Amino acid sequence: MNLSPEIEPFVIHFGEMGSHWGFNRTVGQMFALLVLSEDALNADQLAESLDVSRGNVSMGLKELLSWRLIRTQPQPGDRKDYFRPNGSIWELAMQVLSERRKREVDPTLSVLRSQLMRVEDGNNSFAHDKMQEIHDLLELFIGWFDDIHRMNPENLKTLLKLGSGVGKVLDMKDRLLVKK
Amino acid sequence: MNLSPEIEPFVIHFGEMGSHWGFNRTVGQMFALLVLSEDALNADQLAESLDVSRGNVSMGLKELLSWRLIRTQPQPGDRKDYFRPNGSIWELAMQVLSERRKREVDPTLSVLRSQLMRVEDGNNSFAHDKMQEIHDLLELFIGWFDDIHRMNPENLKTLLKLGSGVGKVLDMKDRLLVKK
DNA sequence: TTATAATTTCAGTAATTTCTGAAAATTAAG
DNA sequence: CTTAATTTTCAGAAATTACTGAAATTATAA
Repeated sequence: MNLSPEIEPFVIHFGEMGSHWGFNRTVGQMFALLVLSEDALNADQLAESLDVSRGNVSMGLKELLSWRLIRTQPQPGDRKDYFRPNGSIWELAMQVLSERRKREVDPTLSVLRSQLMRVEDGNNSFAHDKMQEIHDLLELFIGWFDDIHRMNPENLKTLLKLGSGVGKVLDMKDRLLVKK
Repeated sequence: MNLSPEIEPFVIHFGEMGSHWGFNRTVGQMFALLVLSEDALNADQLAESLDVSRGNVSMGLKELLSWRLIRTQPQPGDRKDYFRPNGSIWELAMQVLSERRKREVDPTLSVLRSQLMRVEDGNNSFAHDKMQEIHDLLELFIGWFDDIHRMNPENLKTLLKLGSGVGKVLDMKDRLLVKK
């Protein structure tokens, strides 16, 4: 690997973490490198910097594009494709979260739905009830996430900072409303 | 695999999803099966039901215990260890989230911190700024999560249901306070 | 067109992860 | 203690996933 000591540890770490976030080591490293690079990079530069094959980079780029985490940026006077992160750190984080939701939570919900449909199964079995509980929790979560996702970043950040403080605000609201 | 058709699809699915949640197929299936089982199960029952080796089950149990997702429950008149989920669906979900935070977010933060410390690196480089941004976002997230985590489930559920509605409540609060 | 540059594909190989099953260790009863 | 039941460990095998590099494809310029 051929990276400055300033960024190498993070790029390597992100490669290792990659699997947790749903992609492999190379894809994780590519993404980290692109995020930390001021200028857009082409496939050869990525392969050279990370010391992996050209083919591997090509597959990784496809993957990152399918996650909408990067986009191409044409460079005047160069026919190569150049790639950059597709938005701010905040937007990228949001994008990872919604992509994971789509790839992990949605399929689980769909399995649960079809199981809960099956009338034959004793509808009040313990297992049925548990699946219903998981189903309801996932739906609650998805509804919340969709909702949150539409908020503008500034309000959302404020909300994050508040943390459980919202609880207090909600209490206050109730008290104020009761008094009319 | 030797399971009732009522639960088999979910157990299989949860095994496949397992890797996304940080464990392997067998561990995922074991967990799903334990959650859907009214009675506690011993290692032999798990191996038999899921059609995997005894050794594999032993390793899986260790893993689930380390995640604090299951616990043993002594059965009178049987020296075997019996296992059950360690809490309600809600508690288990919370447990997965905080364990993942500990295993995934914390190490990333620690790498970022040590990189941001290094004074030699041009402190205002593009990469430095980006790492700072990621660092700050992760800290914000962790603070929020810790905070949220301490709330009681009922309030938390209310909050989830509200979704972006909190935004409106916050606005209202401001308006009410300004008016005094 | 034709030549050249750039990218993608994919069969084969390498690396990693998971799983088995028998042996070792542990626990508890007699 | 001794014995039997239970659990854990771990070397090797199996399964899965990732990677390479050369050939095929696509895109661009001359």
